Amino acid sequence: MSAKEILQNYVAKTISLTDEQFDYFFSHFKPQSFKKGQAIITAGDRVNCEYFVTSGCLKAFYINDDLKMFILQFAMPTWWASDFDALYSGNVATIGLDCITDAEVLCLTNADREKLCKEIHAIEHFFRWRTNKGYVASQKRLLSFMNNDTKHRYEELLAQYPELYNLVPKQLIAAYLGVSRETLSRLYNS
Amino acid sequence: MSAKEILQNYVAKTISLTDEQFDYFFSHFKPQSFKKGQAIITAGDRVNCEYFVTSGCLKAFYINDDLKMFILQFAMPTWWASDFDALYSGNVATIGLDCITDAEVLCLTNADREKLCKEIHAIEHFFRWRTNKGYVASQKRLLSFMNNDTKHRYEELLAQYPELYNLVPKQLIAAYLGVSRETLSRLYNS
DNA sequence: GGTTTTATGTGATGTAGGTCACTTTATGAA
DNA sequence: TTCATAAAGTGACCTACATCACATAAAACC
Repeated sequence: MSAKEILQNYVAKTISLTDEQFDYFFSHFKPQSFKKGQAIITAGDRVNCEYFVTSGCLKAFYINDDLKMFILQFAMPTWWASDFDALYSGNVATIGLDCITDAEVLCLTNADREKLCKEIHAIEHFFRWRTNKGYVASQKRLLSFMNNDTKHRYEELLAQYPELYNLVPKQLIAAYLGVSRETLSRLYNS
Repeated sequence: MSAKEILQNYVAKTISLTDEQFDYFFSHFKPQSFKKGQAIITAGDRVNCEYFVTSGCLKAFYINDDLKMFILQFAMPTWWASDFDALYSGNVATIGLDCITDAEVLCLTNADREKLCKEIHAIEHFFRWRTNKGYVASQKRLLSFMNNDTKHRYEELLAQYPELYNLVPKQLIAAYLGVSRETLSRLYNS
């Protein structure tokens, strides 16, 4: 399936666009390819775009003063990723976005998203629902963090994304769960 | 300031509506008053509304199998609260919403929100931005959870909402921070 | 005001997970 | 195939926080 078709299928789950409307919508996206390990957003950068993943796997992460990394999101195909705080507010990035594998994305600028939202009411609706879903998911993760122990959250993650198990280093899974790699290692070797 | 004015000021920060448009928008909100301790949403209920707080303070919370409470949000004036997952998906509530103090809210049904979003493009824009802000705030809280220790998060919370210190029992602050009340007590008595 | 809840403080003790140090195993590039 | 680098496993030890138990204080209610 082409990047265009992946996006079209994804959009069709929320709104109905004519082919002409979708073509117009799609014309604002810029396809980009990245190699494993490449950075898409680096902390300190200005952020102009959000990225729709069509293949591969990204990580959105924060690095604290002690150089410890925390992963906010693994972005798989049909996921959106960016430093949304920086993107919306115009501040420089505090979140990095890197490729865990070779990856292809569709890049949409903030200005184009706002233009599209203004021009086509259905597209504003689409982006509202996308963020709604993200918000609910984020709340759920927060709750899981407060409520569940590491083992539980680890199993939860793998149940939701079994492919991560072979795809990403265990270190990164630990950084997503918010524990040290040693703790995660001990968790499933006992 | 009346509830209507509070909402109008809040909306005006994101979009411009004519007085007629705002009156129409406002006509869909139902003012409700609650007493301290009253429940607005109880886990297991169907959820039809979201609530815009105009006075008082609410808590949105989850109670786990061990009857331990976790607070997702303290909702102060101009904050929106509900079980958004239940509201959007039609599932029954897993989140409760209670009044910490006497409170007044404006109640908007899911159906009316969607109707308003469809009828008036600017209103869809407004709700998109509201959720954007919520999403970014939720991500930040998640990061703070992973990155910072309890003391840091406690000071962060009080810096952001100093009024909480005298307004809500320390137990609830502990439930927001995700620690036991004993730990919180020891934290600021040393 | 007096009585019953509810909230808070504090000691003793247990435990999950962190950190450091080192070893072992993969992965990748020349 | 070999060497270099990154990832993963593991022991020893430490710390933040949980839990339980009980004491005290503050609200709330008749």
